[in-house]
Amino acid sequence: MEGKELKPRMKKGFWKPEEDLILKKYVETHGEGNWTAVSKKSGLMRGAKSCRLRWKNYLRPNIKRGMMSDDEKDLIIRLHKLLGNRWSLIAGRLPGRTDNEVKNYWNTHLNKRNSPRDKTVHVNSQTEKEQQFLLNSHVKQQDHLEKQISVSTKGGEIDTFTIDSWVQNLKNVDYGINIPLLPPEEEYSSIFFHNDDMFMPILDNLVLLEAFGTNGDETMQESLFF
DNA sequence: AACGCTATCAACCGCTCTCGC
DNA sequence: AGCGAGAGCGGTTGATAGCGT
Repeated sequence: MEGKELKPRMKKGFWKPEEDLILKKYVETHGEGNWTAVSKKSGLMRGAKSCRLRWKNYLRPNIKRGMMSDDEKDLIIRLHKLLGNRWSLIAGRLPGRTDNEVKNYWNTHLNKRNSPRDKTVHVNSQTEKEQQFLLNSHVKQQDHLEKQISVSTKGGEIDTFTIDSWVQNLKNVDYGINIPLLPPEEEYSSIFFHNDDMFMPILDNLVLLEAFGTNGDETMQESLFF
């Protein structure tokens, strides 16, 4: 007991607006990272982890709050099918959404739909389109590279790209699943694929490539089958 | 109005990973 | 190679709002 330095008791529970303000100002001044220092020097009686979490999930700029759009829901379902519970990876594909938010959303809204009983029904009732997707997922990536994508410009012309060039583009930019798919709005009025099912496995492969460092081995193929 | 139940989600906890020494 | 500190991740908890009875 004697001579032992007591650690200051850290505060827990919900953050107050004034605490948010202190943390926000501190990070804006000193930058992100070194959360131990933030915890000690900001004056907040909060642990480093707590500060990091609060900043990452609520205070950092460009955080999107509120309802998930249908596109976001679809993307979560799709990515979860590919990646499993790798929430940070999934959240990385949803601009402005955090891993915690995606995880919560999955557990409260989507997981119910995918409960074991529902899953059986889903598999048994696969539509032709879904089956085609699964089938395509097994085709080697290079088989797709010869296929073409058509994009209509605002001037009414139709541009055709090889998927190879699209994949190259996706590799060069830090591809988000829903953003680089679309060309710049000012250039194109609409986009359509000859067969978008055919295109999607490439996207899946890219996600898998990033997540697991591979995209075509048996392990990955198995993961596509629930 | 009061109570109990359920859904939601912010926050915590424990573990793993990464990096510097 | 081994160790420790800091950061990150995913699972879980708990407060509370909302709803039904």
